[in-house]
Amino acid sequence: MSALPDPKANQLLASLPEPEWQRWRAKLELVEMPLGQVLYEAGGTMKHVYFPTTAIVSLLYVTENGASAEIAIVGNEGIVGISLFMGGHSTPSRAVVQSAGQAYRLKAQPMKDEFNRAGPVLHLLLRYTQALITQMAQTAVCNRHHSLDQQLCRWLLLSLDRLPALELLMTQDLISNMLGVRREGVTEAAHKLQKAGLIRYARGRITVLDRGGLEKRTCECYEVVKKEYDRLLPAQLAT
Amino acid sequence: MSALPDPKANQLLASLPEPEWQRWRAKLELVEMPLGQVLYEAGGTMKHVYFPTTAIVSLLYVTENGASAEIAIVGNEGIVGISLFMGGHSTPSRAVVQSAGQAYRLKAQPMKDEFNRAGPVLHLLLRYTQALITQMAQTAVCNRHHSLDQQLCRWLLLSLDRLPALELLMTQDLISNMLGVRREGVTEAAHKLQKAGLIRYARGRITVLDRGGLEKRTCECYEVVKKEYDRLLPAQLAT
DNA sequence: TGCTTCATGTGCGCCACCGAACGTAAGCGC
DNA sequence: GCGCTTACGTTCGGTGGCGCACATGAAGCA
Repeated sequence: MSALPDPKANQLLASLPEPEWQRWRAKLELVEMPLGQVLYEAGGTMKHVYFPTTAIVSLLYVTENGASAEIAIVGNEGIVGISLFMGGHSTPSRAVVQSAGQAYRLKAQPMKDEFNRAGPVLHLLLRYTQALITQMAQTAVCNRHHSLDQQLCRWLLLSLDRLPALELLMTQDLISNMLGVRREGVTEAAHKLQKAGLIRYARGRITVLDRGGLEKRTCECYEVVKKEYDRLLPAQLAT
Repeated sequence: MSALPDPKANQLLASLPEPEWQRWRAKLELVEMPLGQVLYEAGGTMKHVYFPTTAIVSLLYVTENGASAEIAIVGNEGIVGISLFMGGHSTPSRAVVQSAGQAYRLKAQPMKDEFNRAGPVLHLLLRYTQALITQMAQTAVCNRHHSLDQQLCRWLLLSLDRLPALELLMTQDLISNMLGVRREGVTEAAHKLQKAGLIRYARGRITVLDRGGLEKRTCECYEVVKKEYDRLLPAQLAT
């Protein structure tokens, strides 16, 4: 976890052209993000934007009666806090650390200033935003049409893509909150995957044994989203 | 339907500052949009962006097995084709005319040029985009947690807000495609609403009798989205 | 070691929605 | 008026996920 804290482990930061990178590097601040930390509440103002390197953040909506649903996942490929530069300064969603790790953050005003230079930064961030929109839309479709089993696979794969290893530290209860289903439902679905030899499960630690198997079992949603990310945010540098 | 075709019936166009408006007006082209017309296919390139005045457009995703789900509704408050200026030039979604009417359109290149001036147009369009994002996210939550009855109410209200009258020309089959449910389910839900005296239904024509009743019956999703639109896009001029 | 807490497994009744099949009646073309 | 298409109504068995209650077993802590 104490990997060399290079901001360029975040792909957006890594994609910055040299001049912007030189301006930014001094303003970036490394932060540790423990599991469960709330980066911002629904409707709250945001003081920073976050560029995860090893952490994963979930954007989720909470309904009046307490039920929740994850709208999108953000990892080292993205940025948390798009509504800052989109102009709304807040959203009805909540941002929660789903997998502990590090991130770099930037204060709100510098972020807006950089965005408003209307150069490559603006276009990079807007392309990322479009990718995020695709993920949200696909989540809506997936919620409507696909089985819990498939959704769990999709979710595991999306998380896996944002982590260095094939291991997730994550209780079933937490996953159920993300997917917006019962904990027991996750237990059952996870059990099936374990029986099929795709994962191993033990008290909050999921080890993926057969990634290809998960991909076969999931719905199309995973691939649609992944392709759109690849199309909109071509890899600039290796991780 | 042959109301005076004033571009400013579209709220985004109406919000343009005078100088931009003077530049734009000559480039806007009035188009009739019949029910069912596909403005762009999933993954297809877009030649125009559309500013509906009396028409309503649905953004929907179609899954591999033919099932569909509406992600968002765009009417005279918005613009169809955000991915043009977001930088992706296409999306995995499809845009279909859900309620026939008129729209003004602008060619792709002029739209990009205006956006890249990085003035008030850019910020206006980004604020709209954020509102659209909220609608998508809330749709995802609604798909997960709320009953068909509630979703139908939400959908009717969202459509109603984008129409001049209290009448919708819309078959149950079409609605079921939008909501991503069975046609029979819509029949049943609509029947309940009719029994409750909220709507009247007759062969593709829905008359809303009690708008307040619909608002009471729907889930919170409707109001969350509406408030966010009002917050991000304050009414500039009366319709 | 014994106690507590937390993560996971399991069983049961329930209900909304699904899939399919079929009936009915309104509108339209001729 | 006749027949066709279209839109809506209804039924029925099946099932995925819900809500609840409770059992088990692993970690942690004293």
